[in-house]
Amino acid sequence: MKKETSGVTMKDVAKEAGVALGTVSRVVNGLPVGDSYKIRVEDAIRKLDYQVNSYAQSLRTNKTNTVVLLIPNTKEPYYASLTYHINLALLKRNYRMLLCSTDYDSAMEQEYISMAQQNKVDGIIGLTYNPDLSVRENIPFISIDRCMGPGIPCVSSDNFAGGQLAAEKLADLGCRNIAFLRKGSSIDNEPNKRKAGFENGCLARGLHYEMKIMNDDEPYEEFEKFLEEHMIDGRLAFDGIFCVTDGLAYFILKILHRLGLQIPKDVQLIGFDGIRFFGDKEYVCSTIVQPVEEIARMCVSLLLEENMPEKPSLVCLPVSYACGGTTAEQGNGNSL
Amino acid sequence: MKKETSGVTMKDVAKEAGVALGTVSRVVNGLPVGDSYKIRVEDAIRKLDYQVNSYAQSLRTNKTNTVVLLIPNTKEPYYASLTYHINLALLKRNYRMLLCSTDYDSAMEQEYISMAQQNKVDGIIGLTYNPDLSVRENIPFISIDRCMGPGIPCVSSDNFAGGQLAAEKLADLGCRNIAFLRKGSSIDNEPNKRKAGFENGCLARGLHYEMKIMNDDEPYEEFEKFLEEHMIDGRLAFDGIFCVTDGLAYFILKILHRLGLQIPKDVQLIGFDGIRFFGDKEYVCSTIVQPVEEIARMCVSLLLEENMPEKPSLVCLPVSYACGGTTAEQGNGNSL
DNA sequence: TTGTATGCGTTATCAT
DNA sequence: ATGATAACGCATACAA
Repeated sequence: MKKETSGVTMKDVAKEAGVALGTVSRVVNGLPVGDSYKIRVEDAIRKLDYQVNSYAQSLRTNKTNTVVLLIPNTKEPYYASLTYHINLALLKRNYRMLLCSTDYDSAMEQEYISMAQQNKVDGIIGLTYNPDLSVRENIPFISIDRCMGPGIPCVSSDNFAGGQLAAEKLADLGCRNIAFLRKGSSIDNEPNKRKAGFENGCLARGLHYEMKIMNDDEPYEEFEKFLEEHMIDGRLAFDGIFCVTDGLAYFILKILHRLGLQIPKDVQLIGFDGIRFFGDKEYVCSTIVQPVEEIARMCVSLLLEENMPEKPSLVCLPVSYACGGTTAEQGNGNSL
Repeated sequence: MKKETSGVTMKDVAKEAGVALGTVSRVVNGLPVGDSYKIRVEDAIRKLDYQVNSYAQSLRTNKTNTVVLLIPNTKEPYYASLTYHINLALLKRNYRMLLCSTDYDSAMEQEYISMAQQNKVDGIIGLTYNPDLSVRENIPFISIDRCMGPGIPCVSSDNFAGGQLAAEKLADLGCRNIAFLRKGSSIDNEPNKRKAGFENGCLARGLHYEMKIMNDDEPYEEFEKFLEEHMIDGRLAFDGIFCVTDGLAYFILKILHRLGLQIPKDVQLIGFDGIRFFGDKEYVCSTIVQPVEEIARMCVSLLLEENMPEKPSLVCLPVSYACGGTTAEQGNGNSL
């Protein structure tokens, strides 16, 4: 019993094994060491239950094995899932992950970036909204869903293709007149390309469409009004709706039910994200599925892979369509 | 430009300000320093954009300002919410949080605890399932939802009272014959007290009840069979159902719909947890709400508060009932 | 009040 | 191949 806490250091191990400090270090780091020495050191380590002090190690090597994740929160399903998969990918590589929930607060985003720099973490993965974030050159940064400028790779789904796919699916399912409903940040991020993709898809298929674009600070009630205004004789003017997120689709679904409409008989609905409640069960609605796990892994690879020929500025991962009962199909018939 | 990275240290600041190293340290730590010195140091800090190296600091002081959160994942809503609130509470106190998703894996739980010890974090908050976790005496540990033995405070909702409340509510709402549906870990944790509370409530109100208890590894389909077996002439033998979690309730709800039953007209349903999809909107179902934010704050307080007279062994926080449309009430009428 | 010097536990650079 | 020793950046006990 040396000190109060388990303060057993390399020095103690060296003494116990009767070798020099450097030898212990070499054993710990897997550097070449004579067999007899190696065994003695390993025995001593076991006997004393020695563990390296990662703070001393980081101080010395300037390598922290730590990555910061900047994310608005872990409550909304998409963020929660991203957090989960990034965390797992990092832990698998023996990296620790500092979680920083920013709550969409620009000041917090900046503050945590400074904190990350101060902690000299090995890198940052961030899904942020602050348009003019100051991030140092010397610390690797991977951005999710938003291009932040040169030197900062952005990883996201192929949102444009997703929007297009949604339009095409609705067309294939027999829709002729579609509404696009969007609510979100007005910042210039990747998800905002869903709209352009959607329009492109409609044009290609000769679909008529109407759009209702709302910002995050505007009330949801506007959508209800919009839909009510398009009701004629108890029927909706649209036979298809594309919502920019599953969260919005979930909300719209309730409105449609209140209006007495049958889903997917009267109106078909497609969301975006691929959210499934309570584990990997059914989808909330028919949806364009984001490859969350692949996004997570790509972020980690981009951040940690040494021999990357050239960091790409934007990596888009393929999305897919999944039936969740709000489109007419051989699906599970879950019409919520 | 001294080095490659932004390697500006206290020594640089001291030189720039023309003072001694110790003086800079004292300024940084808010210790008494002569005004003229203080100003010069602060100017130098600003000019050089100095930031303390938290690794050197931790090495020196044996204080890391870091807490580890051990949680199965961040995908399931209850865990996601806990993670969010704990993270915020920690960040607010200027603590960093290392997230460790364990995926219910006992080996991982133990591994991350060892990692935490190695990293000499200031404490651990853990929601774990490994029945015989080895956690050192010297590192503070707060357990969520499970009592882990002496010296380790456990924080949870008042699950017993919650079960009781569910039974009483159903009784008040006119139910006479209730089913209790449970699926979960067979480990001896706090949420398992919901059953005892429920039985107690039924007894007190003279309610007849039947229970279907399933373990986590058993298939969900058993519930469907159970309910089908209790259908007579298109009517369910029960007029009320208490599900041990909202997740289960969500699943049961779909079965009930498939069986052609109307909720809450034919059967009333109460879940447990207080889950709300997509931000703070409506509840998934009528439910016993866990005070997640309070649980999170309590964990952090218990872990960090210095002057705690005596660490309690179990802290139960009060739950509440909320209508989510699956019980007959003045609620919002959201019957899914 | 301020400066000086030592050590926290490691890794890395020397000799041996 | 191994042992001694000097940093890494900071806090602090002690001297001034």
